[in-house]
Amino acid sequence: MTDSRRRSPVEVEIVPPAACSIDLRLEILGALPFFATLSPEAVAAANERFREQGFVAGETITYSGESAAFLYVVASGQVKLLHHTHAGKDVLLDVLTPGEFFGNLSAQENAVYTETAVAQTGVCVLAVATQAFRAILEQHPAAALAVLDLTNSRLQATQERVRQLSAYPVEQRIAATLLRLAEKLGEEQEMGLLIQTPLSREDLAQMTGTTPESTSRVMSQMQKEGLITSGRQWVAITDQPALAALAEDGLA
Amino acid sequence: MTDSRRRSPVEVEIVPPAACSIDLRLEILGALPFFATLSPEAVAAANERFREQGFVAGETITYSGESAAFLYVVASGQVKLLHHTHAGKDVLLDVLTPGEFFGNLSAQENAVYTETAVAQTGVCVLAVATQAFRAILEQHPAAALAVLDLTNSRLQATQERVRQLSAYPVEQRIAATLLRLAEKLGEEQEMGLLIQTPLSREDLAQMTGTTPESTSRVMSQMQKEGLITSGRQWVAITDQPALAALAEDGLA
DNA sequence: CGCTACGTTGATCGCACTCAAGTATAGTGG
DNA sequence: CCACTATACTTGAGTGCGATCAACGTAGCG
Repeated sequence: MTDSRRRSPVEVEIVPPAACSIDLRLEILGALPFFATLSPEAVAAANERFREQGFVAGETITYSGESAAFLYVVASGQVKLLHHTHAGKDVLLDVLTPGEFFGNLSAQENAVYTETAVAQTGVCVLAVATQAFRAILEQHPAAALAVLDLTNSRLQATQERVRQLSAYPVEQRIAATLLRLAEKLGEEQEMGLLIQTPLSREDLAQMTGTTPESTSRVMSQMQKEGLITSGRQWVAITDQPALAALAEDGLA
Repeated sequence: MTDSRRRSPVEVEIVPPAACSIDLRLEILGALPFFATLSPEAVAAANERFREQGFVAGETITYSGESAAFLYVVASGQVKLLHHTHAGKDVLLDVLTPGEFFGNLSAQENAVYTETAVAQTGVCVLAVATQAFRAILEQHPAAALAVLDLTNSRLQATQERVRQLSAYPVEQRIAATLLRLAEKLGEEQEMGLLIQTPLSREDLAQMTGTTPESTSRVMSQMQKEGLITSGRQWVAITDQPALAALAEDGLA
């Protein structure tokens, strides 16, 4: 329709499973936020307990409800976490970037995965048995506290989302969601702050608790007002302050 | 209107702040889920770092946004956690019972409380400086893992709530909320499974992301169908299986 | 016994969902 | 390189769930 809808500026990472391998493992593990305090030897020891796995875009890594014995750490690429509902309406919980983890963390016996994890791009993950991971944390209390902090901040983010869903209309929720994604996946470009991941209207709808149609309407309006630029599977924020004002106060 | 609306069967605990004291502290701390693995000496040592505080019903314990240096453990009574929103619509996050904690857990410097905590009944809480608590966890990795598990299961509960808000209509959300509360605060009585806490239509509305009026309509309907019995500030579940079916499948 | 806050019920309105038709984009194969 | 197809996106019209506004009952408390 307009010149703003050029080709998708999102670079879809092509990470062949082969590239997901041995060389980078120590580097990745050592750089993990929760292993930052470990000595090189401890990292090397922990490394023994992890094994790498590659997935191409679209592949499912864990199915919610399945028996859960592993914890996964994203090494490269992006992973989408989602819930299925009875009504067929999926809910997208989060998009994880390298260094974040998912899977089962709890010690209880018959644990199942509480969410489905899907490779959003080609990804490499490091898997570790839950028990082994807990053993590592038990030996390295600082790491345990770091994991606790991460879980705690995820809890707060999720509570913020409950607040949004409970009290704010669709427009504000979408504005807030775009800002949150930009914070995590944003990349400065001439066109604005591009959200570096393939992101459909349906994905956004599933993140904000609405429908693709409503999402489209709201985003068309935002585009008219010069807040964003978007196309098929991509969004860029062109006026971040105004979008933030919209998210908080509902002022257009 | 009907005979089902007799006097409130909820016993409002009268816990005078004076009763919130020294004798019970060791007992309470030792029984905490996350201190269960500690030796008696370790519990005694930890005890030194806590101090007790009493609040009468309605008093605010922490204000969201305030500078946060403490973590609180509920010793007796109930504490309501809530968020304020710009629009004045409050969101009720949870009702805590003895053994649960709230306040600040993170180490970051300029931390603020992310939620407001209000005494729902008379309560006694044990307060500990965040730093001191973290030091205890660092010395007792098993306790750190236990706290991690608690936080993790709260995260999962909150994610479930996001799913509910995103995908289900008001009636099902209220059904699910009542069941969740009953699981935590339920008490068998002749009239049914009574939710042992003062619980207004507005409280329920704030938990389910709706209005007191809608809550009232839905609950009237449930009462007609024999699923619940309720009155001013109290609710009892009379047909749990049917209510569960309603929550999950939307079938009345 | 009257006051206050909670709860119920009714009428109306509007946001967002649904259903549906049409348009643009990106990848595919000739 | 270009037609072709699949999929994403847009836009419109109609509907309905739940919010809002308002009035009236009712329980509990002083």
